[in-house]
Amino acid sequence: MKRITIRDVSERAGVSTAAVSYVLNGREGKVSSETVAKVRKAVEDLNYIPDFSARSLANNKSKLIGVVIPQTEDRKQLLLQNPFYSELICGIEARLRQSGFHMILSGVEKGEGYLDTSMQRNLDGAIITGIYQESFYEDLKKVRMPIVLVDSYVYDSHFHVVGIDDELGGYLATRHFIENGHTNIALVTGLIRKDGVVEKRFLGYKRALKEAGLFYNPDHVFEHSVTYEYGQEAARLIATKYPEITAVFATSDLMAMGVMQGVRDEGKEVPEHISVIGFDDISVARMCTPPLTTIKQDAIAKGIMAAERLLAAIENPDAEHSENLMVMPLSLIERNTVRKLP
Amino acid sequence: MKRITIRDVSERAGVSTAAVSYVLNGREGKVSSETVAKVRKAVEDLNYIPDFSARSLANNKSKLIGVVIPQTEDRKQLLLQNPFYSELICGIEARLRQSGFHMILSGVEKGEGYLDTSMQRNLDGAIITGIYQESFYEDLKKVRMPIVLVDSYVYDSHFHVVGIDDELGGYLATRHFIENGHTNIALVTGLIRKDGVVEKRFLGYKRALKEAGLFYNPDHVFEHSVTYEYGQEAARLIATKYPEITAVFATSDLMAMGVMQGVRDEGKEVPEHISVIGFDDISVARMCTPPLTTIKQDAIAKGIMAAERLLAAIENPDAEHSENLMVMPLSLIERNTVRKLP
DNA sequence: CGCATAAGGTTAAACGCTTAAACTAAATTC
DNA sequence: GAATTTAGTTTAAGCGTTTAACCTTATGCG
Repeated sequence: MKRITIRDVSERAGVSTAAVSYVLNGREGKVSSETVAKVRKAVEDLNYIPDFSARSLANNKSKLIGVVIPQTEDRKQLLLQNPFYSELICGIEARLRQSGFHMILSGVEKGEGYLDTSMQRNLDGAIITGIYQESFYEDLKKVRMPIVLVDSYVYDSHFHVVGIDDELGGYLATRHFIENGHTNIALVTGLIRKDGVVEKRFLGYKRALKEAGLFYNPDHVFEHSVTYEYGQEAARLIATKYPEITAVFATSDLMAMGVMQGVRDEGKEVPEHISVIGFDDISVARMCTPPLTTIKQDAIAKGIMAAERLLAAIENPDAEHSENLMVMPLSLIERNTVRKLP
Repeated sequence: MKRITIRDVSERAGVSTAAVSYVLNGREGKVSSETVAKVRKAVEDLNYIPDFSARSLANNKSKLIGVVIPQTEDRKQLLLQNPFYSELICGIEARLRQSGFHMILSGVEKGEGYLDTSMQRNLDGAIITGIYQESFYEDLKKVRMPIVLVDSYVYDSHFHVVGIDDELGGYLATRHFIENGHTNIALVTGLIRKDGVVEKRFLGYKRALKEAGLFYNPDHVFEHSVTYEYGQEAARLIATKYPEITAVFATSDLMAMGVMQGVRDEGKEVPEHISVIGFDDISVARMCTPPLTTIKQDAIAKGIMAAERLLAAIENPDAEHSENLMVMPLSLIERNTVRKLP
């Protein structure tokens, strides 16, 4: 079964392939309404579907967007375990599809850049989530497609950025503890990397402490990986070795849930013995017991926004460098994991 | 900045483009080791990266796999909220990348087939998860690429299938309740669609009841959508209007967690008043309180297997129709949501 | 030595599309 | 009525690969 080509369509419609191409691409004024009708009919009759490879080869547009998300520690799998990323992807995909784009979702190999993929596939743009080593961004700058960074503080005129005010998030969470009488507040977090979101949340945490005249104790920050398991481990440590700590700010809900379990593992209770605040407000946050107090951000909206920004930049490549930073809203959601100290 | 083409490489190496193409594609015996060396060097020097569009146009291979997953009720977003799908995707992506393939992840538009995408992009294959209306599969059969169906009982020589023994899963869960003295066991489930997985789980549920000489009561099956919210709603209904029910088998962990919440909403406890068993063993199942007893399947492994099958079929298109059905293992994981009745 | 064969290389025709440039015919201008 | 413009259409040259077919030499063999 041979493929139906633009030539077949042109023959059936009795016009040239150029004419067909023009009507398919809606070139205004290039073609009479009569021809449009003939071509439409032929396309319909033959059930013609254009070949995007050929199109891409001819005009250098692929209608393909690269989306990269972080990988697990072992570097083998995508970090989709974290529902935050799932929701982000949902938003991105929905918006891209709406505009006829497809998404190539992938992780990125250890050390490798993303240049290969972007060149091979002639990507029209990319959305990069998470934070990577510097060389990765250097590579990215060399490529001439628009790029949107999500959750990154790597500012550069080459990149559009969509994020939230992470510093504020960290501040709000910590201040909430303080308002409830807590003075020994631990931070449980993934690796604090330069220009990453947790660095800012950490800064907000410190600002709130300072503002309240509290001593910042480095021993109270537990830094490792963004996993449920590490949250659990850290909480066990806290429950057994740090009796002074009454509150834990986890920089991701996933970790916060681990913390809650770890606390219980040691025979203590949340929030009776230890209060917890998370970050993200992933959907399970309201489902767990007790429901988790957390800093809410809308991951789906973030994804949609990232896609929107990218599409706009593709449409209009001469980006005005003014508004290429987008900050989405965030808020503290009070549920039941913070105890008011007497 | 012009693109480096195979022609540039051939000129620098002092050979023809054909020679370059041969070494790039590892055509054995077509080329001397001397030429191989020269070409390798030139590729390295110029940092040449082939254009997959051109390649696809020339040899009809795209190294692109379509992956489709179900969408939410409102038909706008991917069903990635359900961690089961996230994990599946992780497995698929990891395996595909390992073999140099990329994945186009998408939902499929209301009513639309998948033919368009597959033709436009010249897909080398597709992995379809979930269950769709019949016309969708009819379309799929017309396309000449290998297709792997995950979680579907649509058998057809055109399709490879990877799944689990859902009937057995339903049976095991139900029997576990019965062994613990329960006799009024509700089923909370998403839409029971022909050839879908829940249909089989439902069958297993009925078989276990029958085997134990228990009456199957249609009023005890609560069928709607695969969401936390519906689980919650059903549980509230059960807790208030069906006092005889002591156990709930939810056909997905997400729903089971909703059930647990719904039970609590009505001032009752799991498992003291109502026992619960879920399905999938998503990672949060062990994290929730109390940890959920469930039917475990390994979603990541399932994804890897699906990808593996597809790759094999692509390698070797003359598929022997014997082994195109793959059944993955499953087991009951006892945690703390089932109470032993006196 | 003459000829078949093999090994290694090249040429050039696809693949299916876009688009600048050329062309044609009709309409407008002076 | 010739010259110019306009609108609509076609021609044909790419885009960057692959690969069948062809062309050289060198090798082996009777």
